[in-house]
Amino acid sequence: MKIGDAASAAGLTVKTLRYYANIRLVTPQISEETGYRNYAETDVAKLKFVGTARRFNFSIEECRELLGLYENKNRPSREVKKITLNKLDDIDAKLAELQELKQELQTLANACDGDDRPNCPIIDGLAKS
Amino acid sequence: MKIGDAASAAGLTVKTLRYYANIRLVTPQISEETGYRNYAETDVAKLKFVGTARRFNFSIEECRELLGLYENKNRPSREVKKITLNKLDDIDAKLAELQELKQELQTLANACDGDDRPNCPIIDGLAKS
DNA sequence: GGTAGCCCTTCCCCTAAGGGGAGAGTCAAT
DNA sequence: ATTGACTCTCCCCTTAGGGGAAGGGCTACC
Repeated sequence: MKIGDAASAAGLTVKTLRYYANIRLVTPQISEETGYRNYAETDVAKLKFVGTARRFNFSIEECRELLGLYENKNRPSREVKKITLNKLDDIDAKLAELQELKQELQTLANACDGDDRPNCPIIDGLAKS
Repeated sequence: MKIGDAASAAGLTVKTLRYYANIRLVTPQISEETGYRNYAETDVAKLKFVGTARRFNFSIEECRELLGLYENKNRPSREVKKITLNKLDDIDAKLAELQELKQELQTLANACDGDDRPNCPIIDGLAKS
């Protein structure tokens, strides 16, 4: 399968597939004569796997690790779960940070009339040292 | 005030101040003889303002806009509030995305025993096309 | 047989917001 | 005069690809 078809099948872009090939994440065969990348069905499956993992906010390096576990039929599920729980911790940390941010920003916004007058508690809040 | 002192006073790094000077966000005077940047008190106030805005997740370009409003004593507070409400929308969108992500990932993690055996619903979930 | 229109390749620059470090100049104190 | 701390500019690095140029290949159609 050529790169365009593989990209469509995996729901990714051609650029992304080339990038993954360059960083040796998903490595198709290369045609000797044309230099075209040739994607097997197993490659497409890996691409879909990586695509899903990326959508779950896993980094490329985490995807590389997960892909290793995906291919290793003897992996202990403990390892997969550990990576997943770490990612959940990341998400929780981000959520907490954003929620606090929202809270403070909301307080500032609520105090601001948002009319034609220059008096602005938001500016004052940002300027307050 | 030299850059190191200004950075300490503003709670930012020297690198950051140089960067802000380069992109003309906060522009100190430049000494003719030495080429050293010279930060006035008003510059330090702007740096603190930007630092706070950055901590509120405002982008550099949004900071540039807010700084313009900060310096314009005739601004309508409406403009400031608009930017702030947009940022709140951004934060809400991010929160919703992360919460959904967390939900799905949590479901996968809960289904995984996380022991020595290879059976792993997380891997299966990521591989499921 | 030519050619038009896609598809493929590599190569290079771009993103946001700086961080790290090299090499060279400057300042204050000893 | 020298040492150490500070400053300067310049360049490469980060994530995960996107945009586009220049060049080669494939099939369809005339």
